[in-house]
Amino acid sequence: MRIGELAAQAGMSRDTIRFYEKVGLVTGRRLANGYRDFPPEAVPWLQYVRTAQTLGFSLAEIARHGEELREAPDSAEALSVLFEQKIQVIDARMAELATLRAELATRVDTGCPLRAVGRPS
Amino acid sequence: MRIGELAAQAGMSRDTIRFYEKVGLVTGRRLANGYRDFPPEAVPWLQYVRTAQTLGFSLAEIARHGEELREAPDSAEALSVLFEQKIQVIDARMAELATLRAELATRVDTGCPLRAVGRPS
DNA sequence: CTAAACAGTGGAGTACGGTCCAAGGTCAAG
DNA sequence: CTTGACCTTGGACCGTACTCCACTGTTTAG
Repeated sequence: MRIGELAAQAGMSRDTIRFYEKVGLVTGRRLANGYRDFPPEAVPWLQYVRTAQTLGFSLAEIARHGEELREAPDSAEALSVLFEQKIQVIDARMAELATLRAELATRVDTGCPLRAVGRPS
Repeated sequence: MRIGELAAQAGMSRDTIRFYEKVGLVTGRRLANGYRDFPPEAVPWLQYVRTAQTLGFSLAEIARHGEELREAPDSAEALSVLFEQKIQVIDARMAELATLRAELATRVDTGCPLRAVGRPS
């Protein structure tokens, strides 16, 4: 799969993919003519990258996680530990969101403006 | 309250607060000697800014939300609408997280490595 | 054979969110 | 009246994550 098709499938620009390759987020072979050649698995991987990114992980972190996964002993337990760690991060984030949500919901109910407690006017 | 104390209470640097003032995230009076003078409400406001930020809102968005709140007609309904909009944003974000969490949880259970479906080696 | 559509490279530029620094003003304590 | 802690400004600089550009090479369709 060449870069254009990967870009289309993963929903990002060619430039972004070249940039990701440069920082080690994706790796691909080269064809005889110098064109990049990506395996089909690159599509879900890049989609995962996008998701992780919107969840607040930096590209460096995501790349490191990818490294860990590739370097982990190929046991189900080792992988499970990694996934469980990520789930904990997600749970923490969700808890934060729930807190903020509750705060806002209270204000909806009471009509209490944020300004009364918050930003200086 | 001068900038140093605000910085200490809000857990950020003076430079950051000056930067936030420059982009309109906080506003303060000036004392006769030119020093900034912030009201005590600036503390929870800046804490809110930090929270919103970790939840993926840009400073521009946060500033705009602050504007909306200050400029909204001072009716409970108008404020409630704003809060409800924010809650919807939060709910969407939480849904994203829930999706990713489920994905990861599946992999923990099955021991299916991300690599098998993901990053090219 | 030519034109369009694709690919490559290097390097500059952008937006965001700070962070640091130099040079200087203000103020309270000793 | 000096020392030190605090404040001011402007501007340079940084890391992250792209984005665009110019110029060149390759492939494919007519």
